[in-house]
Amino acid sequence: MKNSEETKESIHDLPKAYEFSAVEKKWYEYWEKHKKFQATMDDGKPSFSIVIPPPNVTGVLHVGHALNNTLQDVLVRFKRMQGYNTLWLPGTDHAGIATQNVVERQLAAESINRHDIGRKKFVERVWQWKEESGGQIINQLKRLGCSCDWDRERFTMDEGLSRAVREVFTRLYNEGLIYKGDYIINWCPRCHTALADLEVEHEPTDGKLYNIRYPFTTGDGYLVVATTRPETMLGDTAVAVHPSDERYNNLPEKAVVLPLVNRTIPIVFDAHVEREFGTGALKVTPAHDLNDFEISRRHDLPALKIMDDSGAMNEAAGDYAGMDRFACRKKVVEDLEKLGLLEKVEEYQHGVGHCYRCQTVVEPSLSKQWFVSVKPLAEKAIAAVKEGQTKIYPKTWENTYYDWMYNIRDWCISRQIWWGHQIPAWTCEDCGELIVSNIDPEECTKCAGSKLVQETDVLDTWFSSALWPFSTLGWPDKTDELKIFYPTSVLITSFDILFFWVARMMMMGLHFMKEIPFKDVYLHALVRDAEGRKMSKSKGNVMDPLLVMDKYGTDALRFTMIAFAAQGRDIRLSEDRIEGYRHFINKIWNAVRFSLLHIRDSQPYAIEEIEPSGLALEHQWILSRTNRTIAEVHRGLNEYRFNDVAHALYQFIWHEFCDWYLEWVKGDLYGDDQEVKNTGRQVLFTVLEIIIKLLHPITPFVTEEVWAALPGERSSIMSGPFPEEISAWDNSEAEDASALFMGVVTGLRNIRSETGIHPSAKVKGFVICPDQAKGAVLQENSKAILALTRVEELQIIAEGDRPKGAASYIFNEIEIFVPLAGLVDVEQELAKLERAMDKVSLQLKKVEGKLGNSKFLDNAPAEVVAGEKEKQETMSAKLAKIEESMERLKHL
RNA sequence: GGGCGGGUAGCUCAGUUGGGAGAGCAUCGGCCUUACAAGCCGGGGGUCACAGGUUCAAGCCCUGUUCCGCCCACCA
Repeated sequence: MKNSEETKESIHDLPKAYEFSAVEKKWYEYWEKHKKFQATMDDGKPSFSIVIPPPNVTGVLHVGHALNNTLQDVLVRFKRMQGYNTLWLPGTDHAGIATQNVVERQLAAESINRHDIGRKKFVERVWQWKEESGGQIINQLKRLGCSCDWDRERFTMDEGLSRAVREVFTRLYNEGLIYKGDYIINWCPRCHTALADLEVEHEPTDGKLYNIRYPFTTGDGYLVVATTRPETMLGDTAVAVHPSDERYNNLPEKAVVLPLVNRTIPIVFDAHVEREFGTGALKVTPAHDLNDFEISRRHDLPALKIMDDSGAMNEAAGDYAGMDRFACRKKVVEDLEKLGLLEKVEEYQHGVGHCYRCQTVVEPSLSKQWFVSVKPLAEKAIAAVKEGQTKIYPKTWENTYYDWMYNIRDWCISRQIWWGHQIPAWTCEDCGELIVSNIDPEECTKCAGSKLVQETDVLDTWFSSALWPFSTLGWPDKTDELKIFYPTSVLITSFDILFFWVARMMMMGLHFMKEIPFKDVYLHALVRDAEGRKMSKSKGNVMDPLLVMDKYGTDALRFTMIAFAAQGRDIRLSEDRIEGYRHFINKIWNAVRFSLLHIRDSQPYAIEEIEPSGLALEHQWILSRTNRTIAEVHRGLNEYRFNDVAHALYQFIWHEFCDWYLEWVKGDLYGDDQEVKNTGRQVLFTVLEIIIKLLHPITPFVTEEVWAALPGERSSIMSGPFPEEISAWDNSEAEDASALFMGVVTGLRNIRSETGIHPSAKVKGFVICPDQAKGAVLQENSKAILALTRVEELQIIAEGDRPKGAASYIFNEIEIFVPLAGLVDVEQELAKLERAMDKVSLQLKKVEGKLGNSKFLDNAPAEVVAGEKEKQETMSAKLAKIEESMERLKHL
């Protein structure tokens, strides 16, 4: 952007504290207006693409979204600045059941239900709701700073995606990979729909195990079966025992009478029965239990459905018809007891399936549904990860992925709701032919009849999500978008939808694109509350990211998220952590404010102009540290080690750049030497620009704001380039010399602090440094030492008499003194030295132990041995100095 | 029943091929030193869950124990 004079004027009076609110609004509007997020169709540049995990259209931004999208935005901004043709494709998911529930609640408020208005009107209502109130999360993502290409926003029910869904359905059907069949599925009596296995949550529940007597037809004797759901006995069509169970070798007869309904049912022998459980006799209810259903198929048993879609008993339940399933359970137990057929009731804890959308207890139920045979698709999805075409981070999730893929079962994709992609299958009323087609057929393909009735079921929402990486890029057309951006670079999502979404995208992508949908998958952790509990509305422990952004600013929230995003570990988030990082944002702000005082009249410098070799130590040091930070940021981002990036930046900016460099360089900037001053400005300016750029992906708002405040014509920081490593800046010698310098400064400060010398009191420093070269370094930087310690005068000698009556500090072989004119507290000094001595002698003992061990000398690598020897020397020197000091003190 | 992750400072957590235990916050002491009190300077604080083993050397590798959390699974 053009840096107008007006902007510059305001910079001169930057407020003391960073005021994020107006800044965030201003810059987001600017970015959007200038299309800074737009991907181009330029395939000459390397591309980088991410498809957003589409939030539910009913969704409201929660901290999980905040984490997920911050991670994506960091990578996207990083790659964009690096010059990639970057696409972050946004959108929302129609979220079948969830959205339907929302609108049904609306209707309920008007005392009507969806059946009152019919399917067509209902779906219209949902669309209307979507247009009016849906997708508010999109604006919330914008608040978060997400740099999505909003012109490409998609919705899983929009025209293009619906076309992709039909195409996929039709092709899979024609390939024999989609079929319709009678099978036990999970039925939610509240949502009135089938659910996939994955959509059922098993929760340990305290229940009862009822032992029920099933009399033999003769009336003489009985079998005892155990069940947790006695009401299902009304649908029993057999009792099963294990074929080699000796207890049942010599049964008087092969049938029993089902109590209450007095139906004679056979006893069958099936190896599935667990002999150790209960009495080893299993009641078989084919229509309401998966295992029983399978047994029934093996023994050709009939299936009897005894419940309706709402979980109430149907006519087949005889006298119990019309009762709710749980009321029926009670009644059945009572009646059995009256008949003396209830042998015993035990407390029993077992897993009970609940609907993942409404928590209603799910009923296994025999039903005609549509399924995908996923096994053949899974094979390719397994191979792609095995071969490393797609890499999963953290790697430990690969096992979970394989495990699920290997044991995958057919996917029930039909849902008996109204909101979603209606299954593109029609039945001819004339001849009964089933027609599956990607376009609405006009007549029967078999009899040319025109009375075609479409399936009423819709598809599982995850069916359309599974196509997301290619449907959003224009598939089934052969688009340039697909050519440029598919496969996408990385998928960033939470581990809890690894099966729901990631696995299915892998299968669909490989099947239809013949190529993986993404090269990397980064699975991040869950955000929990400060006590480690999952955040949920019912617990009342949810943190609203929007309120957090209002209070602390978006950048603070983002930085916090990144700082805690360690691989493979959940994040415990609390407000004070975010507050802590707000301080960091403010620190950046003030570092820039200070720098601007000195560089605002300067011309910008090209980084290449910096030639470190002739520069003063502070510059060589900060350039070296800067370069190491650049390297660390690159490494962290490329390896998805986000927390490393945040910590490297935090450490470097606060403790190296601000605490040391800015204080150190003040001597140059406030001095009279014009050349020194200019060099100081140049290096300061250069490093500052790099810091702001390195931070930009994580904290986009504050960085754009201060970037614009820097002198010179400059476009948005988003345009990059991102800092690349400059190895010529690496300088271990300068880092060593700085460590020496800092050690002496710390020593002098320590003395002042420990002896209670007031900061403004004038004192002299005295340093004995036996090593000539080190002494020279200290001498060269003595002015800075004075400035940083507020010591008035500093004497550095190689050898000589120690001052009498001085407080001391020993830093390796260097002795530091502050003469106290007889005011030295001998006791206190001795105590301090003793503490130091304890520490050093302990370390020395360890080192000497190693060096005295011939096995260590023989086996350890030479550089390790050399390192230990060097340590030994420094430590013994230090120890000797400490002992001497103590002696002197005692004789004072 | 399988599988995975975790136990490191008061709290929350880093610690990437084994080689002198770290950060943030909190705490204690001193400072309004002209970028920042949302700040500066200094200090204290850990048998790295427990027990064995491998190794010259273990927070890190191996075995076992224990506690916590999560995921998967068709013993009713």
